[in-house]
Amino acid sequence: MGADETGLRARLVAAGVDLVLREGQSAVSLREIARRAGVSHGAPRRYFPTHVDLLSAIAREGFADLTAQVERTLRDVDPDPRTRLTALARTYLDFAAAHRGMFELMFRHDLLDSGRLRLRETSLPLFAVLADLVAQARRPTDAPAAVLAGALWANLHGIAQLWAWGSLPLATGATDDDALLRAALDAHLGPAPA
Amino acid sequence: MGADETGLRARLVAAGVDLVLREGQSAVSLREIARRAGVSHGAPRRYFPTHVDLLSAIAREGFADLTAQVERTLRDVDPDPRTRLTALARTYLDFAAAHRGMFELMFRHDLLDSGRLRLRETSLPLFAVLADLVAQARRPTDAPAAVLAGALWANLHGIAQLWAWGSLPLATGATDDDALLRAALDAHLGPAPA
DNA sequence: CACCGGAAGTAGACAGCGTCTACGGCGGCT
DNA sequence: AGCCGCCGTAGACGCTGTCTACTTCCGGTG
Repeated sequence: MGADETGLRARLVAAGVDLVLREGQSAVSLREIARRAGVSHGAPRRYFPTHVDLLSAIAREGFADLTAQVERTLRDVDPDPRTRLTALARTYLDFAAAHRGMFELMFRHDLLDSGRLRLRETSLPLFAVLADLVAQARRPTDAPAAVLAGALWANLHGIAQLWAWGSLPLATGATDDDALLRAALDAHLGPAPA
Repeated sequence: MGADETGLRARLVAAGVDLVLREGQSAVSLREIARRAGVSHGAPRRYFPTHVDLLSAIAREGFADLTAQVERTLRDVDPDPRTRLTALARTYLDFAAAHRGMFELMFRHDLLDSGRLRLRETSLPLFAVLADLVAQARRPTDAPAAVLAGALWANLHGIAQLWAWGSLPLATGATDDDALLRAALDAHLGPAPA
Protein backbone atom coordinates (compact mmCIF):
# COMPACT_ATOMS: atom_id res chain seq x y z
CA MET A 1 0.00 0.00 0.00
CA GLY A 2 2.86 2.40 -0.54
CA ALA A 3 0.99 5.57 0.33
CA ASP A 4 4.07 6.92 2.11
CA GLU A 5 6.28 5.72 -0.68
CA THR A 6 9.34 7.88 -0.86
CA GLY A 7 10.31 7.29 -4.47
CA LEU A 8 10.20 10.32 -6.70
CA ARG A 9 7.53 8.81 -8.85
CA ALA A 10 5.13 8.54 -5.94
CA ARG A 11 6.06 11.96 -4.65
CA LEU A 12 5.26 13.47 -8.03
CA VAL A 13 1.86 11.85 -8.15
CA ALA A 14 1.14 12.90 -4.58
CA ALA A 15 2.15 16.47 -5.32
CA GLY A 16 -0.06 16.43 -8.40
CA VAL A 17 -3.04 15.09 -6.50
CA ASP A 18 -2.55 17.71 -3.83
CA LEU A 19 -2.26 20.41 -6.43
CA VAL A 20 -5.32 19.45 -8.43
CA LEU A 21 -7.38 19.23 -5.27
CA ARG A 22 -6.22 22.59 -4.03
CA GLU A 23 -5.93 24.66 -7.18
CA GLY A 24 -7.88 22.87 -9.87
CA GLN A 25 -7.05 21.17 -13.06
CA SER A 26 -5.44 24.12 -14.81
CA ALA A 27 -2.78 24.45 -12.11
CA VAL A 28 -1.39 20.99 -12.68
CA SER A 29 1.59 21.75 -14.87
CA LEU A 30 4.61 19.52 -15.06
CA ARG A 31 6.88 22.27 -13.85
CA GLU A 32 4.73 23.22 -10.90
CA ILE A 33 4.51 19.63 -9.77
CA ALA A 34 8.25 19.30 -10.06
CA ARG A 35 8.68 22.48 -8.05
CA ARG A 36 6.43 21.22 -5.26
CA ALA A 37 8.22 17.91 -5.24
CA GLY A 38 11.48 19.81 -4.88
CA VAL A 39 13.09 18.59 -8.09
CA SER A 40 14.08 20.19 -11.35
CA HIS A 41 11.58 20.61 -14.15
CA GLY A 42 13.14 17.82 -16.15
CA ALA A 43 13.01 15.21 -13.43
CA PRO A 44 9.43 13.97 -13.97
CA ARG A 45 10.40 12.94 -17.46
CA ARG A 46 12.31 9.99 -16.06
CA TYR A 47 9.03 8.47 -14.83
CA PHE A 48 6.43 10.14 -16.99
CA PRO A 49 7.55 10.66 -20.57
CA THR A 50 4.86 13.25 -21.20
CA HIS A 51 2.56 15.50 -19.27
CA VAL A 52 -0.32 13.24 -20.22
CA ASP A 53 1.27 10.30 -18.49
CA LEU A 54 1.58 12.20 -15.24
CA LEU A 55 -1.96 13.56 -15.43
CA SER A 56 -3.24 10.08 -16.11
CA ALA A 57 -1.51 8.78 -13.02
CA ILE A 58 -3.08 11.57 -10.99
CA ALA A 59 -6.54 10.87 -12.39
CA ARG A 60 -6.03 7.21 -11.62
CA GLU A 61 -5.58 8.18 -8.01
CA GLY A 62 -8.85 10.10 -8.25
CA PHE A 63 -10.75 7.09 -9.56
CA ALA A 64 -9.25 4.93 -6.85
CA ASP A 65 -10.26 7.46 -4.23
CA LEU A 66 -13.81 7.69 -5.52
CA THR A 67 -14.12 3.92 -5.68
CA ALA A 68 -12.80 3.60 -2.14
CA GLN A 69 -15.19 6.24 -0.91
CA VAL A 70 -18.13 4.45 -2.50
CA GLU A 71 -17.09 1.15 -1.00
CA ARG A 72 -16.70 2.71 2.42
CA THR A 73 -20.16 4.22 2.17
CA LEU A 74 -21.67 0.97 1.04
CA ARG A 75 -20.26 -0.92 3.99
CA ASP A 76 -22.62 0.85 6.36
CA VAL A 77 -25.73 0.69 4.21
CA ASP A 78 -28.30 -2.03 4.42
CA PRO A 79 -28.55 -4.59 1.66
CA ASP A 80 -31.60 -3.26 -0.17
CA PRO A 81 -30.26 -2.47 -3.65
CA ARG A 82 -32.34 0.66 -4.04
CA THR A 83 -31.02 2.08 -0.80
CA ARG A 84 -27.50 1.17 -1.77
CA LEU A 85 -27.86 2.82 -5.17
CA THR A 86 -29.09 5.98 -3.49
CA ALA A 87 -26.05 5.99 -1.26
CA LEU A 88 -23.75 5.36 -4.20
CA ALA A 89 -25.29 8.19 -6.17
CA ARG A 90 -25.09 10.57 -3.23
CA THR A 91 -21.40 9.70 -2.80
CA TYR A 92 -20.73 10.28 -6.51
CA LEU A 93 -22.26 13.74 -6.41
CA ASP A 94 -20.56 14.61 -3.15
CA PHE A 95 -17.23 13.56 -4.55
CA ALA A 96 -17.70 15.71 -7.63
CA ALA A 97 -18.61 18.70 -5.49
CA ALA A 98 -15.88 18.21 -2.88
CA HIS A 99 -13.07 17.42 -5.31
CA ARG A 100 -14.15 19.51 -8.21
CA GLY A 101 -10.72 19.91 -9.80
CA MET A 102 -10.00 16.22 -9.57
CA PHE A 103 -13.42 15.31 -10.92
CA GLU A 104 -12.85 17.58 -13.89
CA LEU A 105 -9.48 16.06 -14.57
CA MET A 106 -10.85 12.52 -14.34
CA PHE A 107 -13.15 13.16 -17.26
CA ARG A 108 -10.93 15.32 -19.38
CA HIS A 109 -10.24 12.62 -21.89
CA ASP A 110 -8.21 15.02 -23.99
CA LEU A 111 -5.70 15.31 -21.16
CA LEU A 112 -5.54 11.65 -20.32
CA ASP A 113 -4.25 8.57 -21.92
CA SER A 114 -6.93 6.13 -21.03
CA GLY A 115 -5.13 3.30 -22.76
CA ARG A 116 -1.82 3.24 -21.01
CA LEU A 117 -1.53 3.24 -17.23
CA ARG A 118 -4.66 1.13 -16.96
CA LEU A 119 -6.76 4.18 -16.31
CA ARG A 120 -9.89 2.53 -17.60
CA GLU A 121 -9.26 -0.51 -15.48
CA THR A 122 -9.38 1.79 -12.48
CA SER A 123 -12.74 3.27 -13.36
CA LEU A 124 -14.50 0.11 -14.45
CA PRO A 125 -14.80 -1.54 -11.00
CA LEU A 126 -16.93 1.37 -9.87
CA PHE A 127 -19.24 0.90 -12.80
CA ALA A 128 -19.33 -2.80 -12.02
CA VAL A 129 -20.57 -2.05 -8.51
CA LEU A 130 -23.26 0.18 -9.94
CA ALA A 131 -24.19 -2.32 -12.63
CA ASP A 132 -24.49 -5.08 -10.06
CA LEU A 133 -26.83 -3.05 -7.87
CA VAL A 134 -28.85 -1.99 -10.89
CA ALA A 135 -29.22 -5.60 -11.95
CA GLN A 136 -30.70 -6.37 -8.53
CA ALA A 137 -33.02 -3.38 -8.50
CA ARG A 138 -34.12 -3.80 -12.09
CA ARG A 139 -37.79 -4.44 -12.79
CA PRO A 140 -38.73 -6.96 -15.47
CA THR A 141 -40.03 -4.36 -17.90
CA ASP A 142 -36.92 -2.21 -17.65
CA ALA A 143 -34.20 -2.01 -20.26
CA PRO A 144 -31.45 -4.63 -20.14
CA ALA A 145 -29.30 -4.26 -17.03
CA ALA A 146 -26.22 -2.95 -18.84
CA VAL A 147 -28.21 -0.30 -20.66
CA LEU A 148 -30.11 0.68 -17.55
CA ALA A 149 -26.89 0.99 -15.59
CA GLY A 150 -25.29 3.03 -18.34
CA ALA A 151 -28.24 5.37 -18.54
CA LEU A 152 -28.31 5.84 -14.79
CA TRP A 153 -24.58 6.48 -14.64
CA ALA A 154 -24.90 9.02 -17.41
CA ASN A 155 -27.66 10.72 -15.47
CA LEU A 156 -25.59 10.89 -12.32
CA HIS A 157 -22.63 12.14 -14.24
CA GLY A 158 -24.62 14.76 -16.08
CA ILE A 159 -26.09 16.06 -12.84
CA ALA A 160 -22.64 16.28 -11.28
CA GLN A 161 -21.24 18.08 -14.28
CA LEU A 162 -24.01 20.52 -15.00
CA TRP A 163 -24.49 21.22 -11.35
CA ALA A 164 -20.84 22.07 -10.90
CA TRP A 165 -21.01 24.29 -13.95
CA GLY A 166 -23.90 26.15 -12.43
CA SER A 167 -26.23 25.45 -15.32
CA LEU A 168 -28.66 23.29 -13.47
CA PRO A 169 -29.11 25.59 -10.49
CA LEU A 170 -29.71 28.40 -12.94
CA ALA A 171 -32.06 26.56 -15.24
CA THR A 172 -34.10 24.76 -12.61
CA GLY A 173 -33.91 27.32 -9.85
CA ALA A 174 -32.95 24.61 -7.40
CA THR A 175 -30.56 25.33 -4.57
CA ASP A 176 -29.32 21.83 -3.97
CA ASP A 177 -28.99 18.75 -6.10
CA ASP A 178 -31.06 16.45 -3.95
CA ALA A 179 -34.30 16.84 -5.87
CA LEU A 180 -32.50 16.11 -9.12
CA LEU A 181 -30.86 13.06 -7.68
CA ARG A 182 -34.14 11.70 -6.40
CA ALA A 183 -35.81 12.42 -9.72
CA ALA A 184 -33.09 10.53 -11.56
CA LEU A 185 -33.26 7.52 -9.26
CA ASP A 186 -37.05 7.42 -9.35
CA ALA A 187 -37.01 7.68 -13.11
CA HIS A 188 -34.61 4.84 -13.73
CA LEU A 189 -35.51 2.54 -10.87
CA GLY A 190 -39.15 3.33 -10.27
CA PRO A 191 -40.68 5.36 -7.47
CA ALA A 192 -38.90 5.11 -4.16
CA PRO A 193 -40.40 2.75 -1.62
CA ALA A 194 -41.86 4.45 1.39
CA MET B 1 -27.84 38.07 -40.94
CA GLY B 2 -24.18 39.07 -40.71
CA ALA B 3 -22.72 35.68 -41.44
CA ASP B 4 -20.50 37.26 -44.08
CA GLU B 5 -19.69 40.14 -41.82
CA THR B 6 -16.32 41.53 -42.80
CA GLY B 7 -15.29 43.17 -39.54
CA LEU B 8 -12.26 41.69 -37.89
CA ARG B 9 -14.22 40.77 -34.82
CA ALA B 10 -16.54 38.54 -36.82
CA ARG B 11 -13.68 37.11 -38.85
CA LEU B 12 -11.89 36.10 -35.67
CA VAL B 13 -14.94 34.34 -34.30
CA ALA B 14 -15.52 32.62 -37.63
CA ALA B 15 -11.91 31.47 -37.78
CA GLY B 16 -12.18 30.19 -34.22
CA VAL B 17 -15.38 28.29 -34.94
CA ASP B 18 -13.82 26.75 -38.00
CA LEU B 19 -10.72 25.82 -36.04
CA VAL B 20 -12.50 24.23 -33.12
CA LEU B 21 -14.70 22.22 -35.46
CA ARG B 22 -11.76 21.02 -37.50
CA GLU B 23 -9.03 20.53 -34.91
CA GLY B 24 -10.70 20.43 -31.55
CA GLN B 25 -10.68 22.58 -28.51
CA SER B 26 -6.96 22.41 -27.79
CA ALA B 27 -6.10 23.94 -31.17
CA VAL B 28 -7.97 27.14 -30.51
CA SER B 29 -5.17 29.45 -29.45
CA LEU B 30 -5.32 33.18 -29.82
CA ARG B 31 -2.31 33.24 -32.06
CA GLU B 32 -3.51 30.49 -34.34
CA ILE B 33 -6.84 32.22 -34.79
CA ALA B 34 -5.07 35.47 -35.57
CA ARG B 35 -2.89 33.65 -38.08
CA ARG B 36 -5.90 32.15 -39.86
CA ALA B 37 -7.62 35.49 -39.88
CA GLY B 38 -4.51 36.96 -41.47
CA VAL B 39 -3.70 39.46 -38.74
CA SER B 40 -0.95 39.82 -36.20
CA HIS B 41 -1.09 38.00 -32.91
CA GLY B 42 -1.91 41.17 -31.04
CA ALA B 43 -4.87 42.17 -33.15
CA PRO B 44 -7.56 40.11 -31.39
CA ARG B 45 -6.85 42.02 -28.22
CA ARG B 46 -8.61 45.03 -29.64
CA TYR B 47 -11.91 43.11 -29.60
CA PHE B 48 -11.30 40.38 -27.05
CA PRO B 49 -9.25 41.52 -24.08
CA THR B 50 -8.37 37.96 -23.11
CA HIS B 51 -8.37 34.52 -24.60
CA VAL B 52 -11.39 33.66 -22.50
CA ASP B 53 -13.43 36.37 -24.16
CA LEU B 54 -12.71 35.02 -27.59
CA LEU B 55 -13.40 31.43 -26.59
CA SER B 56 -16.66 32.52 -25.03
CA ALA B 57 -17.72 34.18 -28.26
CA ILE B 58 -16.89 30.99 -30.14
CA ALA B 59 -18.85 28.85 -27.68
CA ARG B 60 -21.74 31.25 -28.00
CA GLU B 61 -21.78 30.50 -31.70
CA GLY B 62 -21.89 26.82 -30.81
CA PHE B 63 -24.91 27.24 -28.55
CA ALA B 64 -26.64 29.28 -31.20
CA ASP B 65 -25.92 26.60 -33.78
CA LEU B 66 -27.21 23.83 -31.55
CA THR B 67 -30.34 25.79 -30.74
CA ALA B 68 -30.95 26.50 -34.41
CA GLN B 69 -30.44 22.85 -35.28
CA VAL B 70 -32.96 21.79 -32.64
CA GLU B 71 -35.48 24.30 -33.88
CA ARG B 72 -35.02 23.19 -37.45
CA THR B 73 -35.54 19.59 -36.44
CA LEU B 74 -38.62 20.43 -34.42
CA ARG B 75 -40.24 22.21 -37.34
CA ASP B 76 -40.75 18.94 -39.17
CA VAL B 77 -41.89 16.86 -36.22
CA ASP B 78 -45.49 16.34 -35.26
CA PRO B 79 -46.86 18.05 -32.19
CA ASP B 80 -46.87 15.12 -29.78
CA PRO B 81 -44.52 16.26 -27.00
CA ARG B 82 -42.99 12.85 -26.49
CA THR B 83 -42.11 12.61 -30.15
CA ARG B 84 -40.69 16.08 -30.11
CA LEU B 85 -38.59 15.36 -27.06
CA THR B 86 -37.19 12.29 -28.77
CA ALA B 87 -36.24 14.38 -31.76
CA LEU B 88 -34.69 17.04 -29.56
CA ALA B 89 -32.66 14.46 -27.68
CA ARG B 90 -31.50 12.79 -30.88
CA THR B 91 -30.39 16.17 -32.21
CA TYR B 92 -28.50 16.93 -29.02
CA LEU B 93 -26.57 13.68 -29.18
CA ASP B 94 -25.93 14.05 -32.89
CA PHE B 95 -24.61 17.53 -32.38
CA ALA B 96 -22.24 16.37 -29.66
CA ALA B 97 -20.95 13.59 -31.89
CA ALA B 98 -20.67 15.65 -35.05
CA HIS B 99 -19.11 18.74 -33.48
CA ARG B 100 -17.16 17.10 -30.73
CA GLY B 101 -14.58 19.85 -30.32
CA MET B 102 -17.23 22.53 -30.17
CA PHE B 103 -19.35 20.53 -27.75
CA GLU B 104 -16.36 20.13 -25.48
CA LEU B 105 -15.61 23.81 -25.57
CA MET B 106 -19.22 24.72 -24.87
CA PHE B 107 -19.08 22.96 -21.52
CA ARG B 108 -15.55 23.82 -20.50
CA HIS B 109 -16.62 26.33 -17.93
CA ASP B 110 -13.02 26.86 -16.89
CA LEU B 111 -12.29 28.27 -20.35
CA LEU B 112 -15.36 30.39 -20.63
CA ASP B 113 -16.68 33.45 -19.01
CA SER B 114 -20.30 32.60 -18.69
CA GLY B 115 -21.11 35.94 -17.14
CA ARG B 116 -19.96 38.38 -19.76
CA LEU B 117 -20.94 38.01 -23.40
CA ARG B 118 -24.31 36.69 -22.39
CA LEU B 119 -23.17 33.15 -22.87
CA ARG B 120 -25.74 31.77 -20.49
CA GLU B 121 -28.46 33.71 -22.20
CA THR B 122 -27.57 31.85 -25.36
CA SER B 123 -27.89 28.43 -23.78
CA LEU B 124 -31.03 29.04 -21.77
CA PRO B 125 -33.51 29.22 -24.66
CA LEU B 126 -32.64 25.67 -25.56
CA PHE B 127 -33.38 24.54 -22.04
CA ALA B 128 -36.61 26.48 -22.20
CA VAL B 129 -37.68 24.51 -25.27
CA LEU B 130 -36.91 21.29 -23.49
CA ALA B 131 -38.61 22.40 -20.29
CA ASP B 132 -41.71 23.38 -22.22
CA LEU B 133 -41.96 20.00 -23.90
CA VAL B 134 -41.30 18.22 -20.63
CA ALA B 135 -44.09 20.18 -18.98
CA GLN B 136 -46.46 18.93 -21.66
CA ALA B 137 -45.31 15.33 -21.47
CA ARG B 138 -45.18 15.22 -17.71
CA ARG B 139 -47.43 12.79 -15.88
CA PRO B 140 -49.15 13.91 -12.70
CA THR B 141 -47.04 11.72 -10.42
CA ASP B 142 -43.75 12.93 -11.87
CA ALA B 143 -41.40 15.38 -10.24
CA PRO B 144 -42.08 19.10 -10.75
CA ALA B 145 -41.57 20.12 -14.36
CA ALA B 146 -38.38 22.11 -13.75
CA VAL B 147 -36.78 19.25 -11.86
CA LEU B 148 -37.90 16.70 -14.39
CA ALA B 149 -36.53 18.79 -17.22
CA GLY B 150 -33.25 19.30 -15.40
CA ALA B 151 -32.87 15.62 -14.72
CA LEU B 152 -33.62 14.72 -18.31
CA TRP B 153 -31.21 17.31 -19.64
CA ALA B 154 -28.52 15.99 -17.30
CA ASN B 155 -29.19 12.50 -18.58
CA LEU B 156 -28.88 13.58 -22.19
CA HIS B 157 -25.76 15.51 -21.43
CA GLY B 158 -24.19 12.67 -19.52
CA ILE B 159 -24.86 10.27 -22.35
CA ALA B 160 -23.33 12.65 -24.86
CA GLN B 161 -20.28 13.19 -22.72
CA LEU B 162 -19.58 9.66 -21.58
CA TRP B 163 -20.34 8.31 -25.01
CA ALA B 164 -17.87 10.65 -26.64
CA TRP B 165 -15.31 9.71 -24.04
CA GLY B 166 -15.78 6.06 -24.91
CA SER B 167 -16.73 5.06 -21.39
CA LEU B 168 -20.28 4.10 -22.09
CA PRO B 169 -19.54 1.96 -25.14
CA LEU B 170 -16.89 0.21 -23.09
CA ALA B 171 -18.94 -0.26 -19.96
CA THR B 172 -22.21 -1.26 -21.57
CA GLY B 173 -20.87 -3.01 -24.63
CA ALA B 174 -23.24 -1.04 -26.80
CA THR B 175 -22.22 0.03 -30.28
CA ASP B 176 -24.52 2.97 -30.67
CA ASP B 177 -26.20 5.33 -28.28
CA ASP B 178 -29.74 4.69 -29.37
CA ALA B 179 -30.57 2.16 -26.66
CA LEU B 180 -29.27 4.53 -24.02
CA LEU B 181 -31.26 7.39 -25.40
CA ARG B 182 -34.46 5.37 -25.44
CA ALA B 183 -33.78 4.12 -21.92
CA ALA B 184 -33.33 7.66 -20.69
CA LEU B 185 -36.49 8.93 -22.34
CA ASP B 186 -38.52 5.97 -21.14
CA ALA B 187 -37.21 6.43 -17.65
CA HIS B 188 -38.05 10.08 -17.33
CA LEU B 189 -41.19 10.26 -19.41
CA GLY B 190 -42.64 6.80 -19.05
CA PRO B 191 -42.64 3.96 -21.57
CA ALA B 192 -42.86 5.04 -25.15
CA PRO B 193 -46.29 4.86 -26.77
CA ALA B 194 -46.63 2.25 -29.48
C1' DC C 1 -5.82 73.08 -47.22
C1' DA C 2 -3.25 71.91 -43.03
C1' DC C 3 -3.52 69.76 -38.78
C1' DC C 4 -4.52 66.91 -35.27
C1' DG C 5 -6.61 63.07 -32.65
C1' DG C 6 -8.21 58.74 -31.98
C1' DA C 7 -8.97 54.15 -33.65
C1' DA C 8 -6.89 49.86 -35.64
C1' DG C 9 -3.46 46.79 -36.36
C1' DT C 10 1.87 45.78 -35.98
C1' DA C 11 5.83 44.19 -33.64
C1' DG C 12 8.70 43.20 -29.94
C1' DA C 13 9.24 41.78 -25.20
C1' DC C 14 8.25 38.88 -21.18
C1' DA C 15 7.24 34.90 -18.32
C1' DG C 16 5.44 30.47 -18.37
C1' DC C 17 4.63 26.08 -20.53
C1' DG C 18 6.02 20.99 -22.47
C1' DT C 19 9.61 18.73 -24.63
C1' DC C 20 14.34 17.51 -25.99
C1' DT C 21 19.31 16.86 -25.19
C1' DA C 22 23.76 17.12 -23.19
C1' DC C 23 25.81 16.74 -19.02
C1' DG C 24 27.32 15.63 -13.89
C1' DG C 25 27.40 12.68 -10.04
C1' DC C 26 26.91 8.75 -7.44
C1' DG C 27 26.35 3.68 -6.23
C1' DG C 28 27.18 -1.08 -7.23
C1' DC C 29 29.36 -4.65 -9.75
C1' DT C 30 33.36 -6.81 -11.78
C1' DA D 1 40.39 0.37 -8.95
C1' DG D 2 37.73 1.18 -12.71
C1' DC D 3 33.74 1.41 -15.21
C1' DC D 4 28.77 1.39 -16.35
C1' DG D 5 24.13 2.72 -15.77
C1' DC D 6 20.64 5.09 -13.37
C1' DC D 7 18.90 9.55 -11.65
C1' DG D 8 18.43 14.15 -11.57
C1' DT D 9 20.23 18.93 -13.36
C1' DA D 10 20.37 22.67 -16.54
C1' DG D 11 19.90 24.96 -20.65
C1' DA D 12 17.73 25.42 -25.11
C1' DC D 13 13.75 25.52 -28.36
C1' DG D 14 9.30 26.85 -29.96
C1' DC D 15 4.94 27.57 -28.43
C1' DT D 16 1.50 30.10 -25.58
C1' DG D 17 -1.17 34.54 -23.46
C1' DT D 18 -0.47 39.14 -22.11
C1' DC D 19 1.45 43.82 -22.10
C1' DT D 20 3.22 48.00 -24.27
C1' DA D 21 5.28 51.08 -27.57
C1' DC D 22 4.89 52.19 -32.08
C1' DT D 23 3.08 53.16 -36.96
C1' DT D 24 -0.56 54.09 -40.08
C1' DC D 25 -4.59 55.88 -41.68
C1' DC D 26 -8.96 58.22 -41.78
C1' DG D 27 -12.34 61.87 -40.42
C1' DG D 28 -13.42 66.27 -38.52
C1' DT D 29 -11.92 70.98 -37.28
C1' DG D 30 -9.37 75.43 -37.58
